[in-house]
Amino acid sequence: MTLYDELVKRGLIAQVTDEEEIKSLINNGKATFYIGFDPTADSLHVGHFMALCLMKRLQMAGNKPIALIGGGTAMIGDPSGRTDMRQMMTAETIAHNCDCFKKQMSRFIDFSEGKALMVNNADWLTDLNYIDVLREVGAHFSVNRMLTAECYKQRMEKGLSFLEFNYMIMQSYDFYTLFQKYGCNMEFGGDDQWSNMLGGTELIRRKLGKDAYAMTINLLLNSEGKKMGKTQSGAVWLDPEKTSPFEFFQYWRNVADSDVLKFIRMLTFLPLDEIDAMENWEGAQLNEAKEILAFELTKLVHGEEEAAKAKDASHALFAGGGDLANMPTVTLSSTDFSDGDMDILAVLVKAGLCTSRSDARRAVEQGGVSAADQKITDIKTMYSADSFAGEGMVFKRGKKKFVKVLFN
RNA sequence: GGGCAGAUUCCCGAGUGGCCAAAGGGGACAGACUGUAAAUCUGCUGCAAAUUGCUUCGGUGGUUCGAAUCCACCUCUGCCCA
Repeated sequence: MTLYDELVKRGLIAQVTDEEEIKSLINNGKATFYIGFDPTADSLHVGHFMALCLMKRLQMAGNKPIALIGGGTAMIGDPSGRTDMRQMMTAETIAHNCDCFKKQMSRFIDFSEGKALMVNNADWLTDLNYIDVLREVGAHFSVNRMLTAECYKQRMEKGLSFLEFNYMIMQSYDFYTLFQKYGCNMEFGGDDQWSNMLGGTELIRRKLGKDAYAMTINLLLNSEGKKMGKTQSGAVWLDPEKTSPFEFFQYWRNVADSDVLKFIRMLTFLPLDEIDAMENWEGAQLNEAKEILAFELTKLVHGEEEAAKAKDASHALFAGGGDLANMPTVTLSSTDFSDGDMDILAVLVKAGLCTSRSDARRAVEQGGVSAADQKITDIKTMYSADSFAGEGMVFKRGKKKFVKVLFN
């Protein structure tokens, strides 16, 4: 099976500019392609992960990836898929985020011996001269056309600043620059980037009279059409400091039935025939597929060892048996206790299971809290430091949130 | 620059002097049912020393016994005109 066919089968491809041309380029390892990542946070998240996987797939087929970090474009803020303006970020924050991105990406993509490149568009965007850009680039863009682009349409009601309006032009300029500098002939991105990417191919055609191609990846949506990778506490990060391997594992372990196969196809590197065999799984067996999904992804992001630990902890908590050692843990110190005691509400807040004492009180009153497998019903339940000595005590809020509390 | 409309809790959105921690919906959280799924039903959703107290309705001042609600100024947003 060709690479292109595989991408189609996995449900990754959303739109392409020229199917035949793109097929022949990527199937034969002739593509030099780029994907842009705007450093809007200090860690990559699940959305980026898809793009990284795609890069890897293409790289394995001999194509050359360019990871473009949007240190320059982040100064503007992409209005695509947003209903309101992005918070402006300081240059320092952006620079810091760029560094974090670089580190994380190196784990996925092989940058050795020029097999892949990493560039930062701040290198060419920040020194642009306004008048020059307007004359050389701006002349090739029709405002009328831009306004009909989907990404701007959405914003026509809520308002769109001139700053953000220029994002498409900057992204187009990136592609134009990479095309000239590195012979980059293809751009990949999320499907919400389609119009921005077309801007690039058109700019290249108009300025240089040459063809360049664009392909978008389906956004990772669940069966309800919502973007994946968001939880109540924010995004699901790839940085283990921000989202522990256990949490990461659990996130995928808990996806809806209707989404499992789709995600396995899109995100894992399991062979397609193996995935097809799971197609008819139902009930308990489908439940196993979730574990496969969770394990494979955790392995890709955090390594096999961490994945195994997460799986172990998961078994220990939900199925009995397994090793409790790897579950989320919070360690208390003597300053957390007053008169040697601590009430249940304080413990829950300290453990991060509840956001405030009021929240903790509600959780207990509704019967949602247990400690060491005993349901807690009294909000005045007290614990002494000794309770957490040695093996500690496992607190549970709801069905899925566990924290082991230790005392040091 | 001129005119009009608007800013309410996580989101949408009611509330136009006391009965307002603020209707309704969504989401989130918890309980029941389950398979760590979905659907459904129930509860719950500012904070706290919790039948009470404290802080909140874009900001700052003011009127009033009492302000999300009235007045003044300011900030921001949308629409129309230029």
